Amino acid sequence: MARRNDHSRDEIREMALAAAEEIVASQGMEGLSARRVAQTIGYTVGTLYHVFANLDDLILQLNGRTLDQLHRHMLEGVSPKASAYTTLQALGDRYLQFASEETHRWEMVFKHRLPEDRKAPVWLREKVSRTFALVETQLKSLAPHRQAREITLAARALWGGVHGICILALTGNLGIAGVDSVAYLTHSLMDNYLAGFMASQPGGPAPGHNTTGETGMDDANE
Amino acid sequence: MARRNDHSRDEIREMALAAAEEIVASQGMEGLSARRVAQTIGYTVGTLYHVFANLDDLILQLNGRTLDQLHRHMLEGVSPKASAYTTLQALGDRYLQFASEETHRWEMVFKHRLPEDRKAPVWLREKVSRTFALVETQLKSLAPHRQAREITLAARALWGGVHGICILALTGNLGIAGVDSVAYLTHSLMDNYLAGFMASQPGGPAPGHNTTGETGMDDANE
DNA sequence: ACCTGAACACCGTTCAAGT
DNA sequence: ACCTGAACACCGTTCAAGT
Repeated sequence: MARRNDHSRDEIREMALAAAEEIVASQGMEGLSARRVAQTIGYTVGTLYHVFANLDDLILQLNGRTLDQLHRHMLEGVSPKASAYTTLQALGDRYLQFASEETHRWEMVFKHRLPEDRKAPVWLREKVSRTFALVETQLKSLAPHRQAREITLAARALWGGVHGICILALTGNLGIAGVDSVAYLTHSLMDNYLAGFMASQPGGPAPGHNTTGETGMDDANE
Repeated sequence: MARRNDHSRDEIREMALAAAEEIVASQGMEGLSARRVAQTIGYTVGTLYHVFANLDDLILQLNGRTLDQLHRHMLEGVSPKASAYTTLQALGDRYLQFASEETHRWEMVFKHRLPEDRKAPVWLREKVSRTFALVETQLKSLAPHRQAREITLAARALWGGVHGICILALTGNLGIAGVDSVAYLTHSLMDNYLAGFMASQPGGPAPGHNTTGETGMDDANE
């Protein structure tokens, strides 16, 4: 047939990504195949391989888009006037909200594996760490006396934790159902972690004692 | 050929599971296929379908084995004389150790999806919750004044958190390498979470109202 | 230059037919 | 009764050949 110049290379690329996005969103990553994408956009499989190196390449692009949307979604949840503590909770809530609304696409970001330990490209890993940077910023203003290294590690521990609750819950491995229950768990994790983080001595691995029993997080802004 | 009665049904089943285990351990779940398992044990694909309902069935059995081994591995790390706090740390370390040594098999437990929201069988979900029960027991002895419901939720939040750090780290999404770094993060999470959990008032800021008056929670302790 | 269509080496799953 | 082998409907990927 050779439907020449019906669409430019970039247009085909865009159509393919949009089609793949739709397929994953509605049927999960198991429903995604090169042939199905090609069929959806009205081209042959061969054409897809002129635009993408292979299916993994297409998936990486897709995951990049998803991470962009996740990042935007999280940013939309923070207001500049809010305290660091409130902002952290909001970030957690928005993360959970995105994960529960866009479960299939969010899942693919963390489930997709490159063959034989080929690692993800830098531009994609940067989109992931951008999310952690959001948390780091808030932790820094919450605990200005802490060293940069401690902040970085705390952000990873805290956000890894939130991620773990989300993924176990959304895949049915926590024995709970409903976003509210998951939100209760992420709040519990964040509240208690932050309480411990604020009370403990900088640099010391030992958990400190909080004799008041009141965490008093709310007035710890900027 | 019809190599009748070379092996019993149970023997074939065992051989198939062992072969599949080996394949997943060395090449990850992407390397697993019915045809490859059949070839490894010297039978035809058809035979596999006389012993397992389908490939998902085989994978579920495999995941059951992995969860058994994980549970055993965690139990081996606790000594009855140790404090609840020490025991919790040990459980976390053993969990991480198993995940980092048996990454492919551990990953498959949480990555495998049944088609179209068919949910995992009860016997498998029980193997998962058994792990949480281990954590619950220690949390209970650490905070005897807490209600059973709080303990249950805390165990899920804490263990979900540990799981999240492990999975992000082992899939290269935390930007760190080496088991030691991951251990530092899980320790940080557990230390700070437990510190916050111990210091805060029981029955804290729980969202969600119960208008029915029916708590449905088993406060019948023992 | 752009796109096709057929080919290759794989899949999961089924089932009539052989021993 | 037990197992095979071929079949069906799919895969990802490549590439000579058409327009």
